[in-house]
Amino acid sequence: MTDASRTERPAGRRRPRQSDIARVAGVSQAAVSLILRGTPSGMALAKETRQRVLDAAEELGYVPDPVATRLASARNAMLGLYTFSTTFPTDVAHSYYPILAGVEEEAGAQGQDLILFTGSARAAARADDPAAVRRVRVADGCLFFGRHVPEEPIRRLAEDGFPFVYIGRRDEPGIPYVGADYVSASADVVARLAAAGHRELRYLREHDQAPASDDRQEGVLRGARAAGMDTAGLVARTDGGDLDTLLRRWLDEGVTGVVVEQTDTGAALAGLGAAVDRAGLRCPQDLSLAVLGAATGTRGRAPGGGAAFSGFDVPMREMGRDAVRLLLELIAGAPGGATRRLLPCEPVEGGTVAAPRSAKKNT
Amino acid sequence: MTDASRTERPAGRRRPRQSDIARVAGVSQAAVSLILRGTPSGMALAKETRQRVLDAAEELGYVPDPVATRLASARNAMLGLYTFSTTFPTDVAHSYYPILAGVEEEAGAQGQDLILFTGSARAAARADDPAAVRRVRVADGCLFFGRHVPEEPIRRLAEDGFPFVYIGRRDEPGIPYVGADYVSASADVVARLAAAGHRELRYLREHDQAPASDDRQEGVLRGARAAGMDTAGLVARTDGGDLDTLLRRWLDEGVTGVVVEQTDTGAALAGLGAAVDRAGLRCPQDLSLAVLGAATGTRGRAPGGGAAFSGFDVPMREMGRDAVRLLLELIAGAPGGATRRLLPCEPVEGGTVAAPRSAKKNT
DNA sequence: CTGAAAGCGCTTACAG
DNA sequence: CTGAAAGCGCTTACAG
Repeated sequence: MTDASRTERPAGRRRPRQSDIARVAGVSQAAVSLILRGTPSGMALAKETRQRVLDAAEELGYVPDPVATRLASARNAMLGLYTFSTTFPTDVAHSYYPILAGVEEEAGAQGQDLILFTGSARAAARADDPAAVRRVRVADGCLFFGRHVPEEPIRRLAEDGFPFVYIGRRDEPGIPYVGADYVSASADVVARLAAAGHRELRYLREHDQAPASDDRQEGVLRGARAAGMDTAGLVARTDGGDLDTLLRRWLDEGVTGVVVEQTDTGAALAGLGAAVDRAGLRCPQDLSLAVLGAATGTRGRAPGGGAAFSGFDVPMREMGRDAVRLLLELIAGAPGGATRRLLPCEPVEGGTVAAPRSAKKNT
Repeated sequence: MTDASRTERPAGRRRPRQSDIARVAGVSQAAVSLILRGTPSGMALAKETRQRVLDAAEELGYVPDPVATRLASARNAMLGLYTFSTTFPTDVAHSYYPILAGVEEEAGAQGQDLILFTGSARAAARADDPAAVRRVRVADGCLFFGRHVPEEPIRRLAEDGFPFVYIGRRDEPGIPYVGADYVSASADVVARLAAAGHRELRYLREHDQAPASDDRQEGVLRGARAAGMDTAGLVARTDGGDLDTLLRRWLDEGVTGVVVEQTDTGAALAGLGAAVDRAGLRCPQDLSLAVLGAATGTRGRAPGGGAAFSGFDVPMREMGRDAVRLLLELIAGAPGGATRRLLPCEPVEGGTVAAPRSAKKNT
């Protein structure tokens, strides 16, 4: 490739590189590399020479090429963030925004730039295309997240020893992650409903499978058993038919409280909320409603009222921050603590849980 | 660096590369590249040879190294996004989120990855440090945004012919941008207030200077003049003293409608809203209120009621998308259209503007 | 203490 | 139609 063919740059001036600095400073290109990187050998050079190189670099506005840096097998101080869902959903309310915020914050604090791998190059739907995932290699390491994550392309990265961290718990053994302790938090929500006097509850979860949903369900079951409730028929999925019908049946069965999971799509909560509205019910007067996992700042309002949902918050921002820290430890080759971490969720009092009608007298 | 030191690969087997395929297939490494990339020259090779290479690649499980690929091509398919404000404010409501969303969306659609330059590496406060800005050169081009933008470091980039685009209108000649047409949109808001019967209006703007604020003010003045209103004393700034006092004075002066600008900080609107609340006023019954530039999805609720603000929406998402398109054209060296673009703002009916009390009879 | 050389894994003009 | 060579911009052993 001739130099001319590369110069498609509008104004024509190409980026300065080490050899340019070398020419100006009158040293070899390799010396420039040594000096700029501040290596021991670089520092050992004559002070006067070093200064000349440093000055030239400054004057030319030199910035190292991260791709070349990485190919030559060093670090480039870039962390990747790869999402298997829409990174920026149109509906702000149900986004991963807080996670991004946390990742960005910590990356900045650690002097790392962030590369957003925005799904697949051509089709967002093919974000799990192995070739698409491979792109993350330009970074020193990568963060992954999304409700559903393809295992194959990630396994390859793992085999190759490429450092990465999941945001969200994973089942696959050995894979580093920073997740939320949904089990404990969900059990706690049920315990609070039981303490308020509820004996007949139902749990509505999304119809698809994901670690985050499985954990919530386990927590709900655990909480119900701890409260001495019957767990048969406790769990329902959004695909269990018409939600209006379901809700009516529950009321007929004497249900006084419903627990629903809030995920990235928010489908379960939105569907149930609409059904509650259509039934003309108010929360918590007619029905107590608890939500598992709304994120701070993105929580919606309860149907038939303006109260904040009762439940717990997912520490998304903190998950993002901690994932960056863990990734950096992995890149450095020295994980300081556990490589699989579960962060506690903050209970939220909210205003959609109260004592059931029939139990209003006490508790 | 010895090969051994590179082999941190757990399983030990290093990734196959083109030269491995070449050896197996009995061709040159360059031929492998040609064939695998499916270039014209590659396709022109003997069918039999091509198949041998393809088979070998398949058998070895070859996947191209994206780092090397990018280094060898002129472009690295990375776009920068540099913010001179907090990229991810904690308060989601007043964030640039929709712009980010648009940028991410279009970048993904165009097969570009996004590098988030999170202010300065060490101190967010020094985001306007020239050295910090220089880092953007690692990308093929860069998007800039923020209410206040330092001119010096950018000028330097322009001199060097580095492709970049501002999100938001700029005064500096020649600088490419994608902004919003605040002038027209603001004039239109005043026109609507006038059409509703308002004759005595006030405009409250932020105290600091920025193109976005200047444009709104110009639009307001233009709209007022078009409606035959007196523009003396029309404009007030948030630093014009206590807002409660200001509001009381306005009411004494017979003001029936207030226009306020909504910027990233949201200070003017928040302050005025609070003052209106404290004065016990309801919108639009006691006072009409129009907001210049709330972004879709991040708009707040009017004081003394739950109505959405009347005014206009800033097409943030579309600005983000269009800025990416323009940047890509600049990088390719062939801007298809204007390099300075103003996008129209969508009028928002809202519920905070009504006929003034004294004019309730008609209009 | 300093410099020249090889190499990272690709792409692409260019010569047979 | 095919192959060998140079180059992308760095890092890092290695030889003077």
